[in-house]
Amino acid sequence: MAEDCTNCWLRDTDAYEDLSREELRFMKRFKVGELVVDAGTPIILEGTRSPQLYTVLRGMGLRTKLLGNGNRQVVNFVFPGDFVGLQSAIMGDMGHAVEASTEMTLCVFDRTQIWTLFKSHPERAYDLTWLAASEEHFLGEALTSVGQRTALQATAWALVKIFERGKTIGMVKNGVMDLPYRQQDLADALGLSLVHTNKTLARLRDRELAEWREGRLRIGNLDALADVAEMERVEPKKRPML
Amino acid sequence: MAEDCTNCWLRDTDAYEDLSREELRFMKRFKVGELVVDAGTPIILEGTRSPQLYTVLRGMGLRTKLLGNGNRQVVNFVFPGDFVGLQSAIMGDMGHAVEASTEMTLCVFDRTQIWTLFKSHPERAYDLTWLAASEEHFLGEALTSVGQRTALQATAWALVKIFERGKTIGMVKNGVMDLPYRQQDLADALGLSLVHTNKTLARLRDRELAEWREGRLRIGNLDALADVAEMERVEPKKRPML
DNA sequence: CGATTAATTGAACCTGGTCAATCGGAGTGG
DNA sequence: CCACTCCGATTGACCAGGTTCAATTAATCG
Repeated sequence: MAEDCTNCWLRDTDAYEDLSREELRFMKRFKVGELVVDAGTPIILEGTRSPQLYTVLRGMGLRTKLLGNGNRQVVNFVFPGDFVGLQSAIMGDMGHAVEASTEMTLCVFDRTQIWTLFKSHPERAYDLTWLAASEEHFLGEALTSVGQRTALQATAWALVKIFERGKTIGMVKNGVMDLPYRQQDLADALGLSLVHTNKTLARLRDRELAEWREGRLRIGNLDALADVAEMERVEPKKRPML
Repeated sequence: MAEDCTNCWLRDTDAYEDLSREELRFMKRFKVGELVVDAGTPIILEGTRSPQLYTVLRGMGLRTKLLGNGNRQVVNFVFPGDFVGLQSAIMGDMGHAVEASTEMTLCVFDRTQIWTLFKSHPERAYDLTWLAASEEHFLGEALTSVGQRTALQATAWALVKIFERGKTIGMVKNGVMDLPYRQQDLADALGLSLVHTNKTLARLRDRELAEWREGRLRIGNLDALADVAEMERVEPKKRPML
C-alpha cells in the first residue's frame, strides 16, 4: 500500500528539488514503510533516540519542547515534505518532541541506513545537512521574532512564514490555506499568552490583514502583513526532500 | 605561521572527538590559512555568501541578527572550536552575522572544497551535519528560554549554558571563567532590556548564585543556578571539530 | 442534554520596558 | 598631571505591553 517514491505527490509541487532515477531508487530502498497516525498522537518523544526517521507525506504537526513548570514551547510547525527525526539520527537524541495536529501519514526510513547514505550517496548527505542548516536558519529567525518583535509583529511574522510555506507546497488556494492548529499552538510558538494571542489575531482581522477562523487562514495582502512584521521578504528557494 | 592541525591546542582539551592521522591530513589540505581579527570586527555579514569557512581557534564572538527597527538579536555566543559559516556553505547565505567580541584567530577553510569533503570524506560530512543539528538543538533551547522563561530563569539558563561550554574547553579555572561580553549582549540574547538584565544579574549576585563582573563569570554552585533556571542538566558530549 | 474543547471578551494586575541621571574606568590631548 | 570624553554598569521612577483571572459563547460529541 506504500506509495512509490517515484510518484510521490510532493515531488510534483515545484517546492522540491528533482531527483535522478538512481537517487529515487536509493530512496525507495531507504524507505521501509508508511505510518499513519491520528491527530494528537505523539510521533517522537523529546530526549529519546527515535528508532525511525520520517518524511511527512500528508497532514500537519508540531515540534514542541516542554518545560519543567508545564510551559510548552512550539519550536516549529510541521508541514508535508518536512523531515522529522534528524537530530536523533545524527546526534543521538531529539531536542524536541513531534506530535500530529491532524491525521498524518509519514514515510518511514531506516535509521541504521543513515551511515550508508553518507558513504555511498554524498548528494543525499548534502541534502540532509541542507535541511539541518535550514532548520537552524529558521530557528534563528524565530528566536529573533520572539525576542525582539512586539506581539503584533511576531504574530504577523508567523502568519507570513506559514502562508509562504503553504504556498510552496500548493496548500494555498484563492488566498486561503488550511491551518488546523489551535490558537494555543501559535501562542506557545510566540511565547505569548493565549488571551493576548487571541486579541492580537483580532487586531489583524480588524485591520483586514489576516483572518484565521475555523482552521482556515486567509491573507489578502501578504506584503502588507509582512510590512507589519517588519520582515524582509525572501523568495523561498527549492528545498531538498528525502 | 599557521598552526598545524596536528598540534591544534583545541584537540588537547577533551571536548572534541579525535581524528585519525589520515583525517588530520585532509583537514590540513582543507585549511588555507589563519585569520586574526580585532575585537569588534565583523567576520561574516548576514545574508551574504561568505567566501570562507572558519573554525575559531582563539577568542570569542557573537552571532547576531539585525531587525529593521534597529533591534538586535544575539543568536548565540561563539567560542573556540565553533564552526562559522556553515549555513553559507550549504544553503548559500547566512541567516545571521558573526562578529568578534575579543581579538579572534580563525582557522580558514576553502569553501569550494566542501563538496569534495562530502564525496571523499563522509565522516567529516557527518560531522558537519552533526554541527548543524547541534546548533539546531541549541536554538530550540534558546527559543524555549526566551519564549517561556522569566527574566531570572532565562538569565540563569544562559549563564549555565555558557559556563558549561566554557568548562568543556578548559576556560573555567577555580569556578571562574573569562566572559568578555557586555551586558547588552546578554540582554539582546535573551530579548530583555539592558536595564532589566542588569537588575536581574544583580539579583543573581545577591543570591550568591552567579557573579559576572569585569568580564569574569564566577559560579559557585552550578546546580543551584540550574535549579533557578528550571532546566534539566545534560552531561555535555564530545563534539566534532573541523 | 450535559460534558468537553476552543474562541472570545473584560478587568485587574505585574513583569519587564523606557526614561533619565549618576558613577567609574580607560583613553586622550593639553 | 589634569580636564574632558566615551563607554559600560548601575539605580530610581514611571509606564505599558502582555499576563492572569474569570466569565461567556459556540460547536462538537456521546
